[in-house]
Amino acid sequence: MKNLPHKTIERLSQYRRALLLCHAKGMTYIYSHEIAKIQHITAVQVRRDIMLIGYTGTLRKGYNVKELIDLIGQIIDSKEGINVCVVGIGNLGRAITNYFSGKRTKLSIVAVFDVDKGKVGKKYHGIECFDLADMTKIIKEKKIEIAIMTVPGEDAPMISDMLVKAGIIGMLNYTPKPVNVPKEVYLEEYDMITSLEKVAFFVKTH
Amino acid sequence: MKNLPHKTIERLSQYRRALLLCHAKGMTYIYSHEIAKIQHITAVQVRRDIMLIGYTGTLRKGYNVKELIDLIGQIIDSKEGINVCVVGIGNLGRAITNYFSGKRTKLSIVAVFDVDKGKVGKKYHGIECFDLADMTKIIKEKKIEIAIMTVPGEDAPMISDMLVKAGIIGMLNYTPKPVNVPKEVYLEEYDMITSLEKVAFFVKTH
DNA sequence: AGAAAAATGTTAATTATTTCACAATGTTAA
DNA sequence: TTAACATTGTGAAATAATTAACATTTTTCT
Repeated sequence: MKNLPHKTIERLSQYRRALLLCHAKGMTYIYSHEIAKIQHITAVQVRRDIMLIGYTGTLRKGYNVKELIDLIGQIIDSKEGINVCVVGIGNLGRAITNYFSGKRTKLSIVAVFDVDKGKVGKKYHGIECFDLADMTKIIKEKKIEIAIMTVPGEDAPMISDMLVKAGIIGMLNYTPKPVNVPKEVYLEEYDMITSLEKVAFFVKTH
Repeated sequence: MKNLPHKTIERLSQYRRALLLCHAKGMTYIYSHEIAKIQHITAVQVRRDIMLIGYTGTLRKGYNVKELIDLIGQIIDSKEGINVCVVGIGNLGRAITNYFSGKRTKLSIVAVFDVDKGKVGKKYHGIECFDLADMTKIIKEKKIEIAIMTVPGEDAPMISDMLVKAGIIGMLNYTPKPVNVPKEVYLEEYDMITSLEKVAFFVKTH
């Protein structure tokens, strides 16, 4: 159970998202091939992932939706809950803040930061915006462990350094500029241009 | 040259992004280990990717930045250029539109769509917003081949179907709801919650 | 000139991920 | 009751991606 493949973790998160919708619709059982269909993958892969987390379905009935949701939660959610901040409350920052609000109990956005004094003090989806200058203090006070960076690319390296010094242990970088963090900090970077270029490449090759 | 690995395509896009910055700074040559450092990968991987596209560096001098940028462009950009639209001009749609404007010559966002009549007719970063009801017509008129969906999750399946019927051949789905498209359409899905959950999981396991 | 150093290019090995193939077994229908 | 069917669970095979190892070459230094 301890050494789950990277890809399995990603998929578990996605399975849960899909399962929550199924649960909301009143489904109590689901087959591996139904999950597979939703996620555009194979049923074998779903079964294998579920096998890896030690859950067992019912033959000919599939998996109990509620039980599977709970088990995935036990695996991928941390017990205590994690506090998250968003740095840069432009369009992307607001999109993310909006998107998360009230979605997960174990991951909470507890602060947003910006340099713009016009934004400081305002609330975004119920979350207060603080001055970037106070970031270190607030991160410590609120015990924030993960930061989502949505600032302009040119500011990313400097802000990344500030975040690391403030004690962040995980970072999600949505700026177009890769940043360097010490190896103790888990970093995930995503660039929309790369995704679009990938789509543009692969539409032409089939 | 034709069967480049998926991952290599992604990295080439990222190398180009980094190389463009280096070029802007006046660098003419770059070593594989310098690119590797920026992208948080190994120098071997960089050299292998570059080998796969058939480029050859200069021993002890590294790669010519300008030449490499151009070659990557020849590989991953389509010759004629591709028109792209953004569907849903909320925070995320605006972030993407902003982000792209004037960045690439071969990929252009030529239209944005929304249901909100208050947005229709307005311009977002120079791109006109059209009524969702006219989407099919505009996609054909403007020869749009790729769509970026940034609508609320519940609208995603219906809009995805409309896009497919309108003749889209590539789709980037940023909604939290997976959609189904025929196999001729290349689909890429990305969910920020999955990324954040992944970070949350891996910060706890090292 | 010769040796040492620092790069690239590439084959081979390794590791990670996915898929195949099929045994096991509960369910349905005749 | 029995046969046909549909589904899970999983070892083994196949495929994909990364890394190691090293030959080669240019540059620099003595």
